[in-house]
Amino acid sequence: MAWTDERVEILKKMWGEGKSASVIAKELGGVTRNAVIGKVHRLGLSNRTTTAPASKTAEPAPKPEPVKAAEPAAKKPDPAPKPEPKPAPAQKPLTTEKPANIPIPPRKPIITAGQPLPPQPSANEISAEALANLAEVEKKARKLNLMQLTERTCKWPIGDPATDEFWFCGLSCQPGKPYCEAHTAVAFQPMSSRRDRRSSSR
DNA sequence: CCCTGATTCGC
DNA sequence: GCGAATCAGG
Repeated sequence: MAWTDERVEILKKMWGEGKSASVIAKELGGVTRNAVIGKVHRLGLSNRTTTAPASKTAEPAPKPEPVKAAEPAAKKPDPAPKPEPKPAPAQKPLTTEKPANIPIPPRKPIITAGQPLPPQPSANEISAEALANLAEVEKKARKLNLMQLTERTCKWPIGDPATDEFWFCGLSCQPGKPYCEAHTAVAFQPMSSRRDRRSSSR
């Protein structure tokens, strides 16, 4: 893949939006995050980093980049419309307030996952063992919010999205699977209860 | 361990 | 110019 004008535009746009290199790489396709980062640097788009005080070899007097960028210091009327595909309907009227926890920031989540989320295991017919196991798994849940999910974290929702008591399992899952082992097991129930067991293999 | 960006260096 | 390998921080 070559860095066509279009692709560079996308890169600039997404990088400007704070998207991570890996996300951008996935969006563009055909390139790795390294390629993206490399290009970003070549373009001189070195942004503020999430994790890198730019030390490394320690340069006391590097290049005083005359970067003239409009920082968030200026007040923006924010005329930029954000066509958010997430209408986010009835949010949280919350009867109980929890000022010490805000799992759902007003920011736009940069989730890359496209997997459909399953319904909560409630009215489903799941084996007792599986349910018991689920309870255990939920105890071990990493309680990640939407933004913390990656392709290797279980995206099984836990709790009520309309309250603060909501998070995602977040345990590690196998590549290609949207959930951890336990949740994969209950997410993809074939259609069999435990009865009517045809002894096919003994 | 997972993630992140930064840098180097052979191509 | 490109990006894999490597580095370094969280």
